[in-house]
Amino acid sequence: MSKQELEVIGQDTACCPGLASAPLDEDQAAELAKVFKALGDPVRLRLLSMIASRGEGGEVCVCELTPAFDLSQPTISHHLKLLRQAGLIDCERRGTWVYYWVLPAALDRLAVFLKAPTAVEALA
Amino acid sequence: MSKQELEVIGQDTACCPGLASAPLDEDQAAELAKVFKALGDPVRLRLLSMIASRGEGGEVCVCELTPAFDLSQPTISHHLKLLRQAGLIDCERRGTWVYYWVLPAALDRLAVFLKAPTAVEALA
DNA sequence: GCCTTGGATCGAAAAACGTCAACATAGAGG
DNA sequence: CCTCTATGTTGACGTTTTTCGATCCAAGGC
Repeated sequence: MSKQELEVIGQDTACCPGLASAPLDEDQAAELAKVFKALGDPVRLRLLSMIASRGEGGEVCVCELTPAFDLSQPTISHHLKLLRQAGLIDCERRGTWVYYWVLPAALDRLAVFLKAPTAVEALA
Repeated sequence: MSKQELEVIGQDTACCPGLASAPLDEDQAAELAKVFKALGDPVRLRLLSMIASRGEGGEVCVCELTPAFDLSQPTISHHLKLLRQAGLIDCERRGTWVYYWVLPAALDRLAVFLKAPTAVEALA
């Protein structure tokens, strides 16, 4: 349930040194766009933050996530799948329930990528 | 050309303390999703990195961006508009040409939001 | 005034996406 | 084995996104 998705962050953790360090080539852009696209939906962002709020090593059962939305269970399942395919979260079944947790390395990679090299916070 | 978009980052720079600090409410999620969605396209990521590569205060003429893609000029113009509406870039017309630059504060906001609070880099 | 050139805007077509109802699957407990 | 509950999967539908050609606007040069 968590094999092929993990490879995504495994092989590319160091692929993109930074947004501004050099123009991205097509492959880098396509790979990063997949992850940002996963973040580009309000439901998925809320799901991710609900899971991440459990802290390092924390887990959340799907049965806690689904009732927080006015959406059907299959829809939530679909969004969780997209987050997982993006390498942002992973999951494990334990008995009847499935638990999800965040993969912090994936988030860090994006944060490093976005961090402006010499940003002068003031907006002039 | 750059009024209403700037308000987006102006009023919410401090809205979202961090992904993991607390579950996002619907408004926060919707607002952030708009920005991440803008980053969720390979063409826009490449455009942004091409502009950002000019460094702090750097500008790029559209006439330098368009020929780098196998896409029509209206399509590039459309993507630049989405990046601008997301508050990530801004532009100004000077004479015949239009120049774009990055708004570093917007990128920093996302980076801060994504930075895991106590990430243990190792993926275990 | 009239061209020419750089960009934005306007439909329209195709593809991708979000959503649901229906169904399938995996364990738990009889 | 059968049933019940918790999730994932499938197929369809309406909406949004991406892309283009055609057109329009702004500025410069004649």
